[in-house]
Amino acid sequence: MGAKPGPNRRSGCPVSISLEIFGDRWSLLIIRDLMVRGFRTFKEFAAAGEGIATNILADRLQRLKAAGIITEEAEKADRRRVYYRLTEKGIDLAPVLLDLLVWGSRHETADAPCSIVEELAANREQVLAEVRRRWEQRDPTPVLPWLSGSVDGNRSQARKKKLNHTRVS
Amino acid sequence: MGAKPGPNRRSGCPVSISLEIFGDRWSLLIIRDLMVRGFRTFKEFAAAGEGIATNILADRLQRLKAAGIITEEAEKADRRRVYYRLTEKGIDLAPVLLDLLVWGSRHETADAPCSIVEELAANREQVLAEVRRRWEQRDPTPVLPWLSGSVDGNRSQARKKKLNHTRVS
DNA sequence: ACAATGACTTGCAATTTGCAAGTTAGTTTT
DNA sequence: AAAACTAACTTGCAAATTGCAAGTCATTGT
Repeated sequence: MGAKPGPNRRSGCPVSISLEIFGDRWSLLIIRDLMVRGFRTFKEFAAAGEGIATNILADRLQRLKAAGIITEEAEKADRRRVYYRLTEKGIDLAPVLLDLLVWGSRHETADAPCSIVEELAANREQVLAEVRRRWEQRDPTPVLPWLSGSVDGNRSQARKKKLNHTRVS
Repeated sequence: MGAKPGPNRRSGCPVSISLEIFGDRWSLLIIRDLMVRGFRTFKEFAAAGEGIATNILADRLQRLKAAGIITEEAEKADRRRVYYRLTEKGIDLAPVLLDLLVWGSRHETADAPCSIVEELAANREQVLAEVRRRWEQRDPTPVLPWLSGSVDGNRSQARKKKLNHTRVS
């Protein structure tokens, strides 16, 4: 038989396993914020705009840490503060996020400019490489300014153009 | 402001919107079964191996229909029977599923042979084209035999190899 | 010392989920 | 044509999860 559910798993299908780990309304948003919005602290996530409850946030951070998707490290300067960061396992979710972005943009009324999302889709590999590069270099600059609720909607164009056309390797 | 939540939406981010539609433990599994296992009826989903409760299944089918991701059509021969089918909006989720498959296979202990998943990942565009072709032609042959719990585990190899190397366009 | 801050807990009420056990409408069997 | 079957759902709860609001608790700034 192809399906030997591991311990506590409903099936051995990788898709099912993935969904058991982050198949909910919040986990991937936290990962998105870590990946492309440069968020690192509890407070930033809590105030991220979608309005996650703090108990749910705390729970999700624990789960993601337990799953090896994020790590936490205390800051020296202010030891109250915990910095969350994606692991490599976490940054490997970039393709999933990109696909969700593209699908949502194509099929739902979202406020991300379609033309720009299509450009990201067309340059998939470069975009993913750039996201990974930022992760490796701990570059916290938001990748997709229009994903941030607090960004001025007008001149984000410049940065994106740059992203798509730099380092085409 | 970049974030104008539409009616009843927590934010305008396409990722968030996507997750509000199918961000749960079951929706994408149903879509997977429609897409690659050739499932079409309520009963097949209910007995799919992961063990979804029938009330949840009924709920998810309604939601997916309401979201325009699946349609249902009654069969003429047996009008009790409802055939579910992905819409184009639904088949457009293929990239997401493929990414989940690849991520789960790489980072978790799943029972899908890694080598084969890596081959799928390497031939991403062809695989997606093949999945779409099957959808267009209503070809119900399971694409990924080892995803089906009820398949004999030994000779599924043949069909997969064929998939990866046919119609390289 | 005292107020402020960051990262969580805790207490509940309100949903949502998971079984198990119906229902209903078409279909086959006798 | 009545009885038995079957596909696709409902319904009834108990149990788990979620969403708010309101605490803790260990630093830090003043």
